[in-house]
Amino acid sequence: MDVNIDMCQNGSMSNVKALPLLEPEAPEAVVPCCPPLTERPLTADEAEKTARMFKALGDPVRLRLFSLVASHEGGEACVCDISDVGVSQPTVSHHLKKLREAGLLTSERRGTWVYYRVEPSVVAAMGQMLGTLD
Amino acid sequence: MDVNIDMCQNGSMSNVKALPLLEPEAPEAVVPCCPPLTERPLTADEAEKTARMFKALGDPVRLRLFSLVASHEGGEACVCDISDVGVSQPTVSHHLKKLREAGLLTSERRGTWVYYRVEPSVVAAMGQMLGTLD
DNA sequence: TCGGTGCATCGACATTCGTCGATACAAGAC
DNA sequence: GTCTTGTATCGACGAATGTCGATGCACCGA
Repeated sequence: MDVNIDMCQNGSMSNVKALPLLEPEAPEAVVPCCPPLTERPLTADEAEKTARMFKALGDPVRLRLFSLVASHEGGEACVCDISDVGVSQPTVSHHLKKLREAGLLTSERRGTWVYYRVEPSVVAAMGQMLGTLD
Repeated sequence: MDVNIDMCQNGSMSNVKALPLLEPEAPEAVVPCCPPLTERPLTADEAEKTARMFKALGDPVRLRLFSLVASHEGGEACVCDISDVGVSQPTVSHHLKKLREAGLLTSERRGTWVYYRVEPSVVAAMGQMLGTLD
């Protein structure tokens, strides 16, 4: 089970080159998806894509991890800063991977530590579907 | 409105008697939940509650059903109007129940048919959690 | 009263998911 | 080099989830 690469908007320019290790596959770019949910019914394809983003926030541990990153000073957080959510370290890592694969977080290794930050455009897209951001 | 919705995690089964009609749980209790995800880390309890709403939209079929109701003329839709999403009738019913339990939809029987409509405050609350990211 | 239609529930099944300990890998300190 | 710390992956397990056909209940028309 892997993520398939979706080209679109993978910031070809300002993107920091990741070190050779992490991020073997690009977190798919999910941004340009769908209109507000009230505008028209979603197609099956649109629903499939979008559901992945909502599902990523549909777990309590992931939601806490996400809000820990989102609310962390500087807009980013080292894993060590946020790993106290009551589950084991492998589980934290697993959930962070899910959030990355859904496009909600990005990660970058700097020295010993790995820093996560929110991908604002994806979150904005979700908000827009719910109708509050227009 | 007096019933509460607060079925926490254990109530997957018989928290509701099959009474003469639908609408076992009241909408309305999920609203005053949480601040924007960027404001501060969610507590475990907040995350538990909120994750249920996101999880409800985390399935492609449910997302389509939701958008079918949300975009339907008049703000509501009979089940018969939206049940063509490629799964069986019991499955549609099951998903609509999940959306009801999450507080995202309400239902009302009128004669032969059952009508679903979006609970706007709950959806607004979700949007608000995502909305102020920048 | 009876038959038909719309929707919900039940019971069963396969698949996915969340979790863990064990282990592997990366980087820095020594 | 070796040791230690931070993070990811692996393999396994039980629990939850999505799906279906069969069935039950509510309503309405004849």
